[in-house]
Amino acid sequence: MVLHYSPMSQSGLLKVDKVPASLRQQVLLQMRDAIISGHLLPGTRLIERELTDQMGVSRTVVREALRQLEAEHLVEVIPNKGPFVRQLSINEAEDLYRIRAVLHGLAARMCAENITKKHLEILEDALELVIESYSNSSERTLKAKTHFYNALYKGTQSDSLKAMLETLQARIARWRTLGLAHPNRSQERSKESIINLKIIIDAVKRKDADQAESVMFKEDIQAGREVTRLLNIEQSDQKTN
Amino acid sequence: MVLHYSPMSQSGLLKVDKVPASLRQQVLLQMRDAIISGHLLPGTRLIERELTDQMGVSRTVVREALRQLEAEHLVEVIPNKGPFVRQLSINEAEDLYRIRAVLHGLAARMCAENITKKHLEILEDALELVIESYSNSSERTLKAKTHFYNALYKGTQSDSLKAMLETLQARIARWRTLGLAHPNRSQERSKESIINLKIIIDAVKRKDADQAESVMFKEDIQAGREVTRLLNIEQSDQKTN
DNA sequence: GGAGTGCCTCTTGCATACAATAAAGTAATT
DNA sequence: AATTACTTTATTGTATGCAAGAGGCACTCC
Repeated sequence: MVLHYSPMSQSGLLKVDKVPASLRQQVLLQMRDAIISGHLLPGTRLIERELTDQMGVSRTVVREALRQLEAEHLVEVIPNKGPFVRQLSINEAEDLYRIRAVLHGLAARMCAENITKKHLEILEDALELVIESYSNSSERTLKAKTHFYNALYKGTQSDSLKAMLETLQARIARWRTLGLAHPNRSQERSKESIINLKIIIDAVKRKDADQAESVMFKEDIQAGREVTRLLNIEQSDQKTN
Repeated sequence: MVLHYSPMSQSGLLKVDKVPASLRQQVLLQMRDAIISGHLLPGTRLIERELTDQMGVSRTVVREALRQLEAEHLVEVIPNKGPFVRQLSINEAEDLYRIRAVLHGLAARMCAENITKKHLEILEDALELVIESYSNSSERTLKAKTHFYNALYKGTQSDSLKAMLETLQARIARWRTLGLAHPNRSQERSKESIINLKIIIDAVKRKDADQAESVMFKEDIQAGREVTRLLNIEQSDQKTN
């Protein structure tokens, strides 16, 4: 199970299997994924013993992963009580969408400034996938959009911004699925969204940083509005039940 | 050392001392502080054994704190080698200052929208302290400005934004001290900075969100420029040595 | 019957012990 | 003298063990 980087691999030949990440890393990824994907629902209590049994690792490893997820705001640890999958209020969702809007605006701007030919192509391909996905399941749309955003982040050439946006997206992942899968989702939004993304890419291509930023910002604000609209419907539905 | 909340304390009598934070929390705070304040310089290797000895706690506690600091991007952990205080490139500094600019812009806007009378007063007092501090040491200025920013964050009424900005500030703390303490620091910047902050508060008071945001943004961009200017001087100085 | 009290169990908080890796030094061979 | 293989040591990665806190349950006492 132990792998080494071959010292002769400068040529790219003789590449070795990726070294398996440390247990901690694997556990971290797995748990983060379980939260993002909704396999672990918000509010769920995370009992260390159960996690260790399930994953076959020691408590140490699990606990360290939990600390990291806590710092990412994906889990909340109540002293002497333990960790829970973090549950967010509507207010928090609104705030996070606003934050995402300004950061995405900056990302679009930096893309326009810095993007390379190669990354632009990837971004354009990603847009195609998004457009296709809209006629498919909302799950596919979510994936395609995520892929598009990631391409955008890469294009900024800023690891800091990329990392920040990734953790931010993780935090609002549950709402993003809601926004795309909700039965009351507005059809208008979908069309609008695609148009916006097209404009953004066009602006990036023309190196029009101002437009890229402002349209990306607007797109996100509208996405946020849509989600809060749906959340409010949810809530009033629950009251009438 | 074990404390209980008295069941008879409805009256507020018999209040009990605040329970001391968990060891982990204490260690986390202490280490974060050591990094932010520069007591632990960037690039320093953090050997777990040394940390445990120094703080008189077990490795478990130290390691969990390190994981959290890793998630905050304050330390970098090299697999099988261990943690180091993260060292940032000039490019990264520029990116982080741009990110801070848009987030501070949003913060100023949200302050204008949401601030309460009480918080506004705190903010105004904080500005006074900043103005006074400029005739004092750069250390005091840093503290006063940090205090001002914290008041701003409180005023937004958004815990998410507040938390994000606080960790961001921690990341650039080293450069902030540089920006304020550098012998080549421009005098103009100091004056400009104060003027900007005054305008921002005024805008917040008038609930002029647009102006609050744009001036705050501009202020931060200029602060960023100043720091990168100084960093470049540093670098060319080192080359000529 | 109900409020309170003590006990019991489950879980976390913290510490220690053991295994694996990396790096540096050392000796042996050419 | 240089290179290689081996040994040693310092440090991280992982597992386990022990103590302390929280919550539930039954029992007691009124």
